[in-house]
Amino acid sequence: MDNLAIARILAEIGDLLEIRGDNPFKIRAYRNGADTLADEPSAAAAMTEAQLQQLPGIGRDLAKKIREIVDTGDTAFHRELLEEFPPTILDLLRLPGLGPRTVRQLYTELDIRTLADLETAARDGRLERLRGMGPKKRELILKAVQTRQQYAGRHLLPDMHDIAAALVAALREDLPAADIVPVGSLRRGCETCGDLDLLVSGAETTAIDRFLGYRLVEEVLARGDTKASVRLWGGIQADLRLVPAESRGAAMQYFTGSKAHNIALRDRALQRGLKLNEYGLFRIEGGERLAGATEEGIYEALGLAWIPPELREHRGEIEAAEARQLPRLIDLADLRGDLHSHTTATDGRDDIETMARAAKEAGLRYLAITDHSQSLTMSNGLDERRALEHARRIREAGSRIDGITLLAGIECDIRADGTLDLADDCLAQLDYVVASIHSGFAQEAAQMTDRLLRAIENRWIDTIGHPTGRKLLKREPHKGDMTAVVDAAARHGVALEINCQIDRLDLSDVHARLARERGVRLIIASDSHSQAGFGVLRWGVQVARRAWIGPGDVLNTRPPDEFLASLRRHRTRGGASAPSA
DNA sequence: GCCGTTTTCGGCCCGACTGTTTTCAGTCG
Repeated sequence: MDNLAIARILAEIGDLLEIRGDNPFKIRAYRNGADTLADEPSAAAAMTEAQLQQLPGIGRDLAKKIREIVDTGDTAFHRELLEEFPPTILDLLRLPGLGPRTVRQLYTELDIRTLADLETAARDGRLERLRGMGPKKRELILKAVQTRQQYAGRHLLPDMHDIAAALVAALREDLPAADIVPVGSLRRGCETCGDLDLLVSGAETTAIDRFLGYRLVEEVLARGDTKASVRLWGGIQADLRLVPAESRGAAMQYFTGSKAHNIALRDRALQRGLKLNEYGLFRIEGGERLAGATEEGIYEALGLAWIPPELREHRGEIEAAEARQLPRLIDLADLRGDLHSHTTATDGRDDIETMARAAKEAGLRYLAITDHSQSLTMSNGLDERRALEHARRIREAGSRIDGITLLAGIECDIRADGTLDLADDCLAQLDYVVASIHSGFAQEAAQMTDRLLRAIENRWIDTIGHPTGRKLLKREPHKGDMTAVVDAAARHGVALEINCQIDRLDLSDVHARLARERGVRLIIASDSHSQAGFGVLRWGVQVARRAWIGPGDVLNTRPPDEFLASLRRHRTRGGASAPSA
């Protein structure tokens, strides 16, 4: 049982307790526990109760319940709650505008258990007989049910970024004097975002009207003097907050979040007799205002270095900021090479030379061409003979083009049993090998782990590509034990890839941070299939920043010669040594 | 349910908006 599965049960207990109307702090305790587990890279299943209690927000009771869940698949407390409430009412809780109180009321007074029940009750007029329920609320609920599928879910970070950029540009045209910044999960660089938060300062309240008048606004959900919400074309909700210029920093801090980071920051303020809100930092006694115009001022007044938004997840950043030991995070400009790309030899759209020139244009000094191996028949994967012939052409093209070093590589398939798709003597003749899984994602954990470990043991592998195989919003990561994979990669000097494809971003921030902490070298690679494909590198850099990664942790920040020398195949034979400096 | 050199008991973040009210509860971020 993996951490995410355990976390889901704890979170569901939290939701059910909320519907029941239980102690809100108990509810938060379950949610904190769930968050902790979801963020924890080591397997909770392998921990003792004492070890579990070392994790933040997990005490004696939760540790006991987690052990029970690991050992039996569930906990008696969770089953007890499910007897009290049907699990389908949790679907109701996820509807916008419906909270725990209303859901409980719907269930106890009208026996509404499912979305279908709710829709029926809304249509036949029973809903309006409830206290606090009028025609507007009825319409809201009906609409929420109907648009559930259409607008379900979250959006990929790059999609959200583009939408935000267009909206900000339009607003800037209307409000030249105003300061407009995206905040929220977008500013923190989260891999997916639920909605779009914009902060405007130094503008009149007419800014709200400009926002509501944006050409892509499909529906106004709420409007006030300082806050408005709309649904944009395509179903994305956008929220705008208007604050006075002197509160800009406090508001940026507040609306950037994360919630956990903000709670910790407020707690820190309280310990110092201060109150932090979106308008500033104030003394509780007397109300004197200490900071608010800039984020730096807020953090400084709390005894902290300014914390980059990507780190604000309450994962140790406050302690690091206090000790003035925040890492220097990697930037896109630090990348000097790209190590994963495809050409027309397999499923790419452009030839070797076009890709090379585009990479150079993108500011890169080296590029590995890594087309697919034979198992990927639908992508016209290369067998040994074609792979070597392709390598010859890559080297020939490299000799013709100035200003960029081409590496003859391959993306070699890892077969179901962990063997590689091409013979060792073929891989040995290439400059760079990234090994990836493209099929058999549903394998059980043990088999998947063995498969990856076996691939890592092959001495001609330089890197594992998109290590968890996830597709954001589509496919869950495979069940393999990533801690074991990370440790094996560290042992054997194999690099792990942060694949920059926008629906992969694989490794995730959590796993990338684990890899870094265990001394694994990382590669940030585009996996581009066309000359336009190098633009995605910025998203992999974003993941790396969220993983506390600096330029020194990433192999392809090194100049070409140094990079090549650092590859496992060029280091001392015998493999299992620690990475050389 | 968690947590702790101000506490092992008594705290636990806080403000805006909506819809239904006639002073506020519920939801959201």
